[in-house]
Amino acid sequence: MAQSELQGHLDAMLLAVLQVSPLHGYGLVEELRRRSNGEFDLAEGTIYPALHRLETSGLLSSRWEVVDGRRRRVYALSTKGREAAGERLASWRRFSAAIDAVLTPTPETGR
Amino acid sequence: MAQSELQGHLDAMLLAVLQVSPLHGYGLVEELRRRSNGEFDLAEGTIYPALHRLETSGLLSSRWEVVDGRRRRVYALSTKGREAAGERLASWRRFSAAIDAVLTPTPETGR
DNA sequence: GCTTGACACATCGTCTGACTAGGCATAACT
DNA sequence: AGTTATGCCTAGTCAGACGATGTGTCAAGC
Repeated sequence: MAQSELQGHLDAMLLAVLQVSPLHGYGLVEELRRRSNGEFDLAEGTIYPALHRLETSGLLSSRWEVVDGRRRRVYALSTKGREAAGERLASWRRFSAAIDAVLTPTPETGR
Repeated sequence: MAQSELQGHLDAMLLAVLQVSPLHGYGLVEELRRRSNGEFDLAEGTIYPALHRLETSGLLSSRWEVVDGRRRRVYALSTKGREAAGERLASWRRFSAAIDAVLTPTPETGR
């Protein structure tokens, strides 16, 4: 599957989900699938690099947990990440409004 | 400037603008800027390859025009392009609704 | 005891596509 | 003559999503 166009907005979504509570990678995949009603079913090769990226840039911090002999890396927003989450949301709103404006011809202004 | 995240939706926008009437590359850049209230100010290295791509895949057709000694390549939607425009719009609606759903935590539905 | 499938993480390589940075040419204004 | 606006083009770079693949644990079924 995969529609290959999360494009740049994956970070915003990860930050948004983690705003509620810390979560591990696999859990994030499931939560994104749930919230998007199945639209986003991320491959693992998508999610883990994204999380590493966000941690490297200081927006997330992680710690290992062990549950039933299985290890998990649980990610949480840093202070910087909390700010970034807000910015990314605003950025998405602006972006999507602009696309909507282009796709929906404005009737006014002559013609 | 460029915010580097048109990401996959440029085709949809080009097709949408051309749905109104045929236009040339430079005109498309201006029209996108106008409709998006300045949000999208595309570089030429973005627009022309995109147009070539769309023409190669049969969604657009083009012809040369000469206005005041300046040549323009005017693009128009093909039949296939008209269908594609509808599909891309639907696809955008689905995509943006899904992102919105993820970014805006749904209170209901368990948990 | 072995296999299968869900859970859980990781990395490498590929491909797409936006963008940078150049180049070319004409017309109008200064 | 230089600059600005119009107009097109291509080669190269880079980010990022994705497929494939590998590791390991645990529970259930054969």
